[in-house]
Order: sequence, then structure tokens, then C-alpha cells
Amino acid sequence: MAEGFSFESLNQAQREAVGAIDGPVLILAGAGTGKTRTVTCRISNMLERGVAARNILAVTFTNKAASEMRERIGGMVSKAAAEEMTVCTFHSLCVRLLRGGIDRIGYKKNFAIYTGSDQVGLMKQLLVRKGGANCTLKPEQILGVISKAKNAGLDPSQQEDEFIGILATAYQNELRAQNAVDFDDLLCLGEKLLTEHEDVRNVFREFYQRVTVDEFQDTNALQMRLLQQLVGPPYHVCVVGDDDQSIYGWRGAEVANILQFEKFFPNPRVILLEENYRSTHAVLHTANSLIKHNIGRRAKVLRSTRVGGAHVRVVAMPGDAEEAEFIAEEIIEEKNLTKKAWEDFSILFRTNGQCRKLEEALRERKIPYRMVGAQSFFDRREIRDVIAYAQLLASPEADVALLRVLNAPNRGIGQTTAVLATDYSRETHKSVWEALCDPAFTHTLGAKARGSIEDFVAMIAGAKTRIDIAKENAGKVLREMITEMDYIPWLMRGCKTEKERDARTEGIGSIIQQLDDYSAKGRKLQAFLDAVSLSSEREDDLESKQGVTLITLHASKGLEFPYVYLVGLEEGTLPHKRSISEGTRDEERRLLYVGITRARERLTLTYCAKRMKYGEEVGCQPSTFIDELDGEFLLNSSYEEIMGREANEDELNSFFSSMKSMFDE
DNA sequence: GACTAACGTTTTTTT
DNA sequence: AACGTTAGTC
Repeated sequence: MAEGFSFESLNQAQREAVGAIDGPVLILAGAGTGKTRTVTCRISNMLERGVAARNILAVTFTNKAASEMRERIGGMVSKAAAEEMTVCTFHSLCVRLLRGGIDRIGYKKNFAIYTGSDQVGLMKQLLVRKGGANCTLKPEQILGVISKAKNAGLDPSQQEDEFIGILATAYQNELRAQNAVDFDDLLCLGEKLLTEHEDVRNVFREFYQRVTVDEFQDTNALQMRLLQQLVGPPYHVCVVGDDDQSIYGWRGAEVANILQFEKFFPNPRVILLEENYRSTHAVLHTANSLIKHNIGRRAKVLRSTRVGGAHVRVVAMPGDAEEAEFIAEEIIEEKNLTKKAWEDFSILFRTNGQCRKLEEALRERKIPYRMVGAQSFFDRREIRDVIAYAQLLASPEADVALLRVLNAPNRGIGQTTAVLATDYSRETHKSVWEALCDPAFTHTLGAKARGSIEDFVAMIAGAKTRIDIAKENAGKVLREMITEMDYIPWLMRGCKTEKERDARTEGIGSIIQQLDDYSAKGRKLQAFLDAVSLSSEREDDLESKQGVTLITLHASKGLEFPYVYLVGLEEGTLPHKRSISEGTRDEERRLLYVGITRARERLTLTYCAKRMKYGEEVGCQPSTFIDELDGEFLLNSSYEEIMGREANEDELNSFFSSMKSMFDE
């Protein structure tokens, strides 16, 4: 048994939170106030007070957060108890729920989950089919509208724009016909299943006696409705979050969920965690002075446990090149001076486009760096292809997966044939797979195309039999199939560089290995596909890499660094110009607030007079947010001033060291 | 059906 | 500047 927790190690507000395990609880946890520790202690306390581990549910926003929380709990209670709890995301919770009972609402239990590019592919088809040639919207935008409607808890087919409504209806019908759901459907259908079926709802309510939701400020209306279905009287539900760190409004997060929590659950106990263990007083004072400009927030003032600290610098730069150069040079200098590690430094920016110049400056000086959020592993073409093949082996009627790989590698089934097959499948109300298997269809084709299709069908059916009937290892079967069809040589032909070839080959190896691991543990192919669809997780996470961290403000939430450089504080960049036109300046302010509160010791804010944007030089104005910062712990400076002074300091330092060596002698 | 050339686009991002 | 997409050609 692990050591549990002690009330003595907690501050008063934390103790109150840990002790309050009954009824609705809202924990407003400011940045760096020991939120995770409080939540894990609270769960540990549930166990001590006799709640069984299996009856505890903790919902997080990302898979990574879920595994971290489980780990933290595991360090506090017994490992077995940590394993028994349900710690997962809303989406994976819904997958479990739906794999068990989706047949009650008209889907088959082996439904496929369509993600990102699957959805785009489907929508592109629908656009063509519904005559959207003169439609100005891109498939992604239409999907965005549909997604937003679903997450707001609305019917996506009810649209102001008639054509989008038609597309939304067609999209939903198509998904259902293919026995597929998208990410948002997981939540919608999960909620629907619980709402419409009292028996299912009661099973869940009785099973999950204590529910905790982390990062509550990021939840949307639909997730709130789901939560309400999940938790019945006497509402043993605890939500944890910080409205000041709500930065995902643009994808549907409802700050109202946290601001008006009382509306959803009666008489909640509200606990404020305001004691900050992370940052210096200077950093916190500056952060507080900024965020108080937002109206309609849950008033909260972070108190520092670390008095004083270096002033927050606001540095004016001539241009983005100098900005990058300055930071790179200073990091080298500070590292030498303070014996910090590269990992102690971070550079935060609003948009990924700002990253390139910084990267260059670091690379030129041979400073190791790590970037968070580059292309997602699961978005890479070869990975999506391999997953599509795996999907076909699980359920060949998943049309999107089938169409994706029908001619990858080229096997003589081109666009013309694909369109014919799709048309036939729609006319006969069958899946594309069934169309390909149907002689009535294949005999309308030329001999060459028919032969290709027969080979393809035989290959997939053969492999599926080996897995389903002969119970062979799915990873092995998939690997052999990929080898047999010469997928890799085909993929290699499209590669321009050696590096790309290696990366892609490695990616394929990695994804099949993951499937191997699943099979080895005796888990089904479907479980693998669920895990893969639900994790957009970057393959390599932050801890596994070393160097200075380059990261967007959004991705920086939850992280902390001794040294933080927050760049590009310019009107149009931060706040971003689109947020100005959309009237979401408050969220941009919160974004800056999140960035500021990442700093433990030293914070440097920079802005440029001009910046390269889309290959053109653009003049910039300093962000109006800078004026909102209280001046007490601010130090205004400029590139010229600091770079000039540094030259002098170098001389001074060498003078001191020579004096020192004289005294030492 | 495959390959090349010109074109247009470009906030944030998880599930 | 760089990337992906599309359209046009072989």
C-alpha cells in the first residue's frame, strides 16, 4: 500500500477541497495552485472514506492528462486501486458506453470512428454529389459548422444556410449508412443513449458514485449535458478548472459551464485555490493586473508564496529576426551564467508561423530545441493508410477507409471506377465493399478493372478470414498484407528526400508494432482502432526530448518553465487580428495570461516594430495588452539597449574575473 | 490513369 | 516562403 496523503501537506483551501467528497463541488484552481495534487488527494480521500475504486470516475480533456492522473493517483494509493478506477476522456468514456449499447439507438456495435481526414474526404464527396461546385466554403469549414452545432447541443441539420443544412443532413445519413460516427457523435450519441434509456442511465449512475471533471473550463454544452445524464442526485460531482484559462472558446468550450455551474447542479460548494506555488511575486502581480481587465469572471487573485523576484521585462525589437537573435543569444548567456539546463528555457508564441525564425536562430547557434505540436503522427498519410487497412480488416463496410486505400498503392482502380462503385452502392443501398463483391456491379466494368477489384477483394477477405476465423495475430497479417501489395515501395516513390523515406518507413513500422502489442495482450483489432482514433496524441511527447521548448500559447497550458520568453506581443498577433474582428479579445487576454503564468522565475515579453508575414514585411504596433500590465514589476527595455549593454557587461565580467583571480592568489 | 505546373492559402487544436 | 490542392497534359 502506498503512503496515501496527509492533510498537513495541504493549505487550507486544498484541505477543504480534499475533504468535500459529497455533493456538487466547484474547485476554481488558478494557475500553479496545486490543482492536480488536490484532485488526486481528494480521490485518495474517497477511498479512505470507503468508496470503492471501481466506482470512481475521473474525466480529463486529453489522453495524456488521463494517464498522468492515473499515475499520480497510483503513487498515492495502491496500484491496484488506481487501475480499477475509470480515468479517461469524455470521448473514450462514450466509446465504452456505445460499444456496449449503441444498438439501442440504431447503430451496429462494430461502428467505425471517422476522424479528421476521413470526415474531410466524406464531405468532399458530398459536396460534389450535392452540386456544391459553386460553393465558396471548404469541406473543413462545413464540418466546422456541423461540429460546432453538435457541440452546442443543437441539431446540425438545422442551419441558417440552407445548403449547409442539406450537407449536414447528407453527412449524418452517410455516416449512419456506413455504420460510422465522428468524434462529436460519440458525445451526442452517448448523451442520447443515456437520456433515452433510463435503464442504461441508472446502471451508469449507480456505478459511478463519484465523478470528477478536470479542465472544466474547456468543456462544451454537449459535455455538460452528458455530465448531467451521468450524475444523478445527490450529485456527487466535482468539477475543477479556471475560467481565466479558458482558451478554447473557438472550438466550442463554454465558459458558462464554469461561470454558471450553480445552474446545472444545485448549491455547489465553491472552493478557490489562489495560493500559487509556481511563480515569483513579480510574475503573478503582472498576471493579475492583466486578467482583471476581463469582465464577468469568477474573481480570483493569485497569491505568491515566493516573494519578490526579477522584474518582468518588456523588450522592444526592431524586427522578428532580431527578436529571435536576441533570445537565442541571451539563452546561451544565461545558461552559462546560471548553469540552467536547456529544458529550463521556453519560447511561447501565438501562431505556428512565428516559430520558423526562432527555430533558425536556435539552429544557427547549435542550441538544442524541441517543438511541440508539429504534424500529428496520426495525420501522416502512410499512418492513415495503414490504419485504413486495419479498419477494413475490422469492418470492410467502412466506405471512407475503403475508398482511401482502394488505389493506394496503385492497383488499377482509379477515380472513374471508384465513382462507379460509389454510385452503385448508393443505388442499391449497400456499402462500397458490398458493391465490389457484387458480380452484378463488377460485370458492368471492363475486364481489367474487374480483375483488379477481384484481387483487392480477395486480399482483404483473405486477410480478414485469417484474423477472424484462424485467429491469427492481426499485426502479423496486416504486415504481410502490406508487404505483399508492395505498399512501401510505392510510398517510397513519392518521397523526395532520404529523410522522408526513413521517416515514413519508420512510421509504418511503429504503427504496426503498436497493433502487434495490442494483439500480444490479447486485445481485439477494434480496441486498437478505438485507441488509435481517440488519440491524436503526438507520438513523441515533451519529456522524451530535450532542449529549449518552442511552443504555442495554447499548447503551453499546464506546463511551466523557469525562463519564459513570450514573443510577438503585437496588435494583430496577440491579440490575433481575427479575434479582434470576432470580438473575442477577452480570450486573447486569457491566452496571454496563460503564457505569463507559465513562468516560474523570469519572464520576458517582446514585441517587434516589423515582422515578416506570408513572405512580406509588415509594420506592427505594440499590443494594447502591454498597457494593461501594472508597471510595478515591469522593466521596459529594447533590443538596442540590451544588446549594447551586454557588450559592456562582457568587458565588466572579464574585469571582475581577473580581479577575483588576483584575490584568490 | 499518372505526372507536372501553376495556383491559392495561411490562428489557436483536442478528441 | 512554403505548403497543399487542383487543373491540365501526356
